[in-house]
Amino acid sequence: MLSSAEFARERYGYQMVTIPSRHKRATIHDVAVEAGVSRGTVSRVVNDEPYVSASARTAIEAAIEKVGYVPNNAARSLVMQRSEAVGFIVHEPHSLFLDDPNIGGILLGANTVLSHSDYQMVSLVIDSQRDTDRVARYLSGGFVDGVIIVSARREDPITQVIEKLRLPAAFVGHPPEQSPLPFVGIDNRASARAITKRLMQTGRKRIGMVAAALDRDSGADRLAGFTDALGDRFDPALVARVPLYTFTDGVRGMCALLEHDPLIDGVFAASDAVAAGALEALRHAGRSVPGDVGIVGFDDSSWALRTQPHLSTVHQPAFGLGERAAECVLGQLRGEEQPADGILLETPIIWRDSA
Amino acid sequence: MLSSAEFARERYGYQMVTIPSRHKRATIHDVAVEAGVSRGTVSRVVNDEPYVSASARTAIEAAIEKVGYVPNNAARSLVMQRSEAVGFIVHEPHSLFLDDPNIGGILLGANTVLSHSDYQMVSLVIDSQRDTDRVARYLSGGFVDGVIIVSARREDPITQVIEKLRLPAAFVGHPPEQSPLPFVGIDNRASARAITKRLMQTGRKRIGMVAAALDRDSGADRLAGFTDALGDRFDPALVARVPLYTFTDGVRGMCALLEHDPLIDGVFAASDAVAAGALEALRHAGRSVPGDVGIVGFDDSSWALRTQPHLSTVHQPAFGLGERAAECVLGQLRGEEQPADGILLETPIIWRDSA
DNA sequence: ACCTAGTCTGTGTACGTTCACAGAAAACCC
DNA sequence: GGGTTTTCTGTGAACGTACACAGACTAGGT
Repeated sequence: MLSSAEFARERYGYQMVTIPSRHKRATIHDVAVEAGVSRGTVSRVVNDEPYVSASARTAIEAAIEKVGYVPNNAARSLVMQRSEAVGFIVHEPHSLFLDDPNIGGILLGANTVLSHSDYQMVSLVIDSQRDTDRVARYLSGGFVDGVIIVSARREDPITQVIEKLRLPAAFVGHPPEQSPLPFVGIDNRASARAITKRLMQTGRKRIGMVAAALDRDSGADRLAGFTDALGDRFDPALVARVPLYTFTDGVRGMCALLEHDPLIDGVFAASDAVAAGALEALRHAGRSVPGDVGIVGFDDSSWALRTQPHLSTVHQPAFGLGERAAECVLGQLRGEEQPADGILLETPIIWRDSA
Repeated sequence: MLSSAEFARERYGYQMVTIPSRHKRATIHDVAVEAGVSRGTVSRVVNDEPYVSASARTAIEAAIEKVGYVPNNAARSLVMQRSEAVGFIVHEPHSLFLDDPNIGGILLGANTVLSHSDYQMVSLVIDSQRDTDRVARYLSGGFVDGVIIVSARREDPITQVIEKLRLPAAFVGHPPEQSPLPFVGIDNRASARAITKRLMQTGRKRIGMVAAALDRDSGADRLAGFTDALGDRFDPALVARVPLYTFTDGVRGMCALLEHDPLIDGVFAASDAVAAGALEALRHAGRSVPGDVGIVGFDDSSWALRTQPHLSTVHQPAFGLGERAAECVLGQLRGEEQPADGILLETPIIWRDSA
């Protein structure tokens, strides 16, 4: 079959120009002419303002329908100095982005709130230095009125751009240190302490932890909470440190713990994915769960119900975090005062079968 | 600790105005004045055009640095009639969005290609009628130069808007029928046929399928491929139909199959999540895999390595689909001719332990 | 008939850029 | 030195909208 360009050459003997003929869009002026009124009146109808006669209104509405008019956002945001859009910045390498059980929920929560206020969410994934520059330009360019940031890095150039522009923002998780920007998060330390205590109540004697992502606040706080809970009974040798919140690192961490102390009977895994990996390692080593070893996770993600047995874990309110972050940004946009010290959401402990 | 508003009241005795003082941004004109040249020359430097003297260039660069100038994208896209952004539309209910193993990969693939060409990706999640209207307005408003659409619906108003605006677009999966728009996808039918044949080669006698999402092309095609492969041996009674590509529906579908024919020894599950559910049901029924029953999935998602045993499955090149879709849109933006009949990507069969 | 208040409409300007054009200055060639 | 080309710079117009302002028309009261 011929492509349309080839067809045109065969049939009409000329080279078809393939520049996409971007439909020339109707402007407010076209509507005005069609309806026999002025730009101002059309503008009033479009923006639902008073002081328009019934006859003009109907004529304009008909004209809008006829010429297929849609307001040009670029022009509007140029003159209004705002874009009705909020950026959602995810600063994760691609592999983590796919695995992270929370980002999707946060994104949807934020999107729900924003779209309810007729704001558009623009999501920006940063994976390289090049991305950082591009996103920084994008933010500076006035395409968004505010920003929600997931998992910011320390000394993040993006954060600096935001502060410089005084762009309304909200962090999910902890903001970079000394940043005056508001955040929404959970108390990782208290949550880790609570679930570790609950695990201790099941009568376990030798409790260890697979600690992950210690270079982040969340990872470090979960380890701190674990340490808090054990108090005198804390044994640094029973902590396996792995770099990421992943299944594979869970397997590795659990293997290390078993090797160091085969009698271990309780494990706090830094995330559900880590816990799932730990379960795999235990199954391999022939230990039963929760019979021989009790294990608890963190996140209450989709992992928790996919494992056998189902995981006891800390519920992380991802959707709620997204909602609150969006509300925080919208509040700033409306000029409301925001709590400077951040918002912490509840993290109920979900007790299932793994401990 | 006092909030900044309270601090101001205490310290200076007045009520602080909390309207966020959006930093007045420097314009091209400010730079021109600072550097002692005209707007035009500054514009030439910013856009890297020739015919600028060395002295003017250095003066302007210093001025840009000094006043902190960043071009205003709204003004730029107004005059240039383009935004350097491409929309990524996901038309799924929230619950599916979180579970779908492919969307994340498609998104990252598209983002990689787009950002490499200095395009911005704007992702738009549609979950309700209200969202549809908002996104339609957004597209019409000229905020994006092109669109990538994942899982469009038939008679989709979004699709109609795109055709009306002649917006360069690419579908991932099948576009709505009779749509002239290009698409990138896989051959679900051929892939299903291939893996079913492979399953038959393992010597299974009674092969069934847990078919899901038959209201979509992908679901219907996978069932058709299964039917193709079995030929005369196809038994309609050995097909369990479930609504969604989910773990839970996999459990249900497998239970139905077992109830209908306890001697079943081979199963093609419409997706890996469905296969994982089927494994759960089989474990519950006391059947071993692959001993008693061989089972294969579809997608090669993260599920495939989380199950015990690991799944034999069809690899779906999610990242590649996203890349190709983005290339297709960028090609149209450059005015290149695109293949009208769509692009199908390879789907290698990954043979592991479940069959 | 006059004034006033309320309702409605059109016009000019601004938003911050790019681009075409015109002109100035420099460089080059006979 | 005069012409031609090349390099460089400034200016005015446009992009499509919102908003302030001025003016016209209507209605109601004296």
